[in-house]
Amino acid sequence: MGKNKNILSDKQLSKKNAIIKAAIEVFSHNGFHKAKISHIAKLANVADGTIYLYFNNKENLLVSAFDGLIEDILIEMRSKIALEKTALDRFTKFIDLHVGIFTKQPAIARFLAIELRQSPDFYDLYPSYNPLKEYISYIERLIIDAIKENSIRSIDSKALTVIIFGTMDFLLTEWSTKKQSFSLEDMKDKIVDIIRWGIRIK
Amino acid sequence: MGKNKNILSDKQLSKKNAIIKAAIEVFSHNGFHKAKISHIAKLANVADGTIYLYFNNKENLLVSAFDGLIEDILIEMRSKIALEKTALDRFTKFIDLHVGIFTKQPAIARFLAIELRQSPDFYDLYPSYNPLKEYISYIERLIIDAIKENSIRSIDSKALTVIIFGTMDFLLTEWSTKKQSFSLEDMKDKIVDIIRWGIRIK
Amino acid sequence: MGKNKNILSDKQLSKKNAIIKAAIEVFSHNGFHKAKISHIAKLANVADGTIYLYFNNKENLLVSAFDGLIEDILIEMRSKIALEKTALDRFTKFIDLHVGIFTKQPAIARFLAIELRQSPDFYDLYPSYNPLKEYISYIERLIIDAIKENSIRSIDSKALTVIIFGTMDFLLTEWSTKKQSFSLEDMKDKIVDIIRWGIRIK
Amino acid sequence: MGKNKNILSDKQLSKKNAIIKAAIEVFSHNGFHKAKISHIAKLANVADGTIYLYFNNKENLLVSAFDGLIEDILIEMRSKIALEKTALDRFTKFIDLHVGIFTKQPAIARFLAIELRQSPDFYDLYPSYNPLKEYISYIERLIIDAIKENSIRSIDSKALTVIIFGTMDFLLTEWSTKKQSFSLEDMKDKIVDIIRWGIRIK
DNA sequence: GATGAATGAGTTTTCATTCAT
DNA sequence: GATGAATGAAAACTCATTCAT
Repeated sequence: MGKNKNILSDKQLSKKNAIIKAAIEVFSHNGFHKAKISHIAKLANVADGTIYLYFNNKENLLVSAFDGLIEDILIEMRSKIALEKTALDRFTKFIDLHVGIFTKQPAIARFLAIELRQSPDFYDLYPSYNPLKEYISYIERLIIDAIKENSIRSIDSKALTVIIFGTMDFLLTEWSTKKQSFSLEDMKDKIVDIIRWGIRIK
Repeated sequence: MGKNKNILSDKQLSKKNAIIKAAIEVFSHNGFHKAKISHIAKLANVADGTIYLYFNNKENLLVSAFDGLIEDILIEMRSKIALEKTALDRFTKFIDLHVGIFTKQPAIARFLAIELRQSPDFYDLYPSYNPLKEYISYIERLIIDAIKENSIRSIDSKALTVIIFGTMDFLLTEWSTKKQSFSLEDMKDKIVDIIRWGIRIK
Repeated sequence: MGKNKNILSDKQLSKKNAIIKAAIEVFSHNGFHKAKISHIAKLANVADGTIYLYFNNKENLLVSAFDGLIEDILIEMRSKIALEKTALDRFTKFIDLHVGIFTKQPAIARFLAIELRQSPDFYDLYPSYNPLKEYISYIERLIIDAIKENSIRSIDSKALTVIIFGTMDFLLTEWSTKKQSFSLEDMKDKIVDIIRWGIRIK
Repeated sequence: MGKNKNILSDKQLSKKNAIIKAAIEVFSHNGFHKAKISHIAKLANVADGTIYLYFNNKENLLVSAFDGLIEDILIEMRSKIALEKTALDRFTKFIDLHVGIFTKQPAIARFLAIELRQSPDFYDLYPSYNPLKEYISYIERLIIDAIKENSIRSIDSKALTVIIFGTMDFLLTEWSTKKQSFSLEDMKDKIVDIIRWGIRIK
């Protein structure tokens, strides 16, 4: 929103969105390298060349699709999480939402968990930027708040962020690649329990 | 494991190993798609065509390289872990070794954390096989043992496996992509503390 | 010359001229193949599509631009040359004007000397027409007159035309490509001297 | 000859030459931009990709073809011209050879006169190098020698070079584009006469 | 078995041209 | 007439794979 230098008409915007939607679909199913621009174009009901009116190249289309996705997800999360009173509740809510979103949209889960990393030099191209940064730093802020609020003990926020994001990411990957063969909700609850109470005998 | 149909002479075996070694090197540095067979061949000091005497295709070379790697790592781990007496010690040792191995060989860390996933349809082609499966199931067995031994509480072993592997995987990815800018050892200790004791106020 | 089938209003004519002017500019700087219609349109302050209301295609635009240019140049030359009394003076004046025009407008020199030839099949498409024909035949007529007037000896007019045009053309090309590094005027005087007196020892 | 870093086998050399020959043929008939690599490959009886084993890209193929051509022509010229005793004879011989070579190989004449200039940024890419330089400086040296030998009067050698090369170049262009409709030999004699004696009445 | 020259399928991207508004 | 968004044909180039030597 407001990222484009040129103002786009409603019609153009919807065309751009159609392309992004198609791109996520195709990237999710085929991965970056096997995804063909012509396939995305067909799915979006536009000509191949039209894609290049809105995006500089294939790589840029992937990044744009990703950016829009993360932004949308964060907007949705922020508004829902804001309703929670305590930091711990917000943190718990975040995990619920994270799981919920991807349960409803497995293609997006797959896209974020796997295909995104297939972009050439994804990490090399964005060494400091790291496109997931915003999402990750959002997690860290929730953790810091919860510590301040004294609802979780004073642990290293970065360490917990790594645990939360890494666990979620891999959980999603497993669930995606195993064709949703297990209950994401169940698994989530068990994981939250472990992170909450630890593994030690009381 | 009877993987090779034909018995290979020592000379051939060393040639095959040279290719695998070169493949890991090149895949690690360039990723699957940007890695060139000719580059691997040059590094292994063989002709391009020779690679096809030992491997069916590029994909197969990746998988073979990966298999060999995981196997080597597990062999090393098993022998060292066997010396530990309790399951909990073995589990702790595993995490130490996991971090230690990748600290010493960042290229391999990068290979496993990132490049491996760039294989086209990696997960689709090997849905049941899942190349990480052996490694992951090794973790799960360690956990089950520790529970039996009553040194950790009776939690869902799959859930903890997801936490352990996911956290480790993401930690590695971050460390690799951020050019080893933070201490892996330090972070590991903090993470282990959280997983051991949980995040709740005592 | 009745080139345009439809009568154009003044407004349209100025629009057409603006396009031609922009076309010469862009063709001169980028050459035929690298010149973009959209660039010409922007420079002429019209929409891309508008160009196709006045010209059939890119090739046609080049030819039209060229035609206009040659016509303008010849009109200017004729009026100035008409003031000279003898054929030899007219001939000398022509060479002066030729050099003068391109000295003042190097982009046009470049256009005529180099870019014009980059049109696909320029010579195949217009075998008899030869777009330079008018300009060249003007030279030849000046020569024939000078011979009749007995101010130059009775030589083959076509041969001298080839010498004059070829020498001028190459001189221009050299001067254009060498970024005007030498004095066109100086060189012209030396060339005229040689053509006038020959190379033989007296 | 000896330009390539890697030594090529006879077989490879003949393949490379076949490609160059085909390239000159195709470039001559279609011009640089309309010439298709696939067409050149077909004519040379090799696969498209094979061309890229010997040349970096299309532009490079054009330049290589050109270089080889000029070199071959100069070698032939030098050996034949060396037999002439006086500088003036050598100079005259040069013009004879120049015309003779292109009379026998019109495609090459066309290539050098027209298509060569269609390479993108031909002059911009080789501002100082100017690939025709060697040929042109050869002409200039012949002229300087003739002046020293006192067989032509002491004129500006650069100016005469421009006249000779420019005239020859345009003569060739005319002859090529007009499908050899006039006698090159005849025209040459007339031109030489004019340059020798000048245009003035004795 | 080993070689590496040769192959040719495959895909992004450009941009002249069109046509609905 | 004018616009400019949309079109889609076209082609250079790469590189995994093959196979004659």
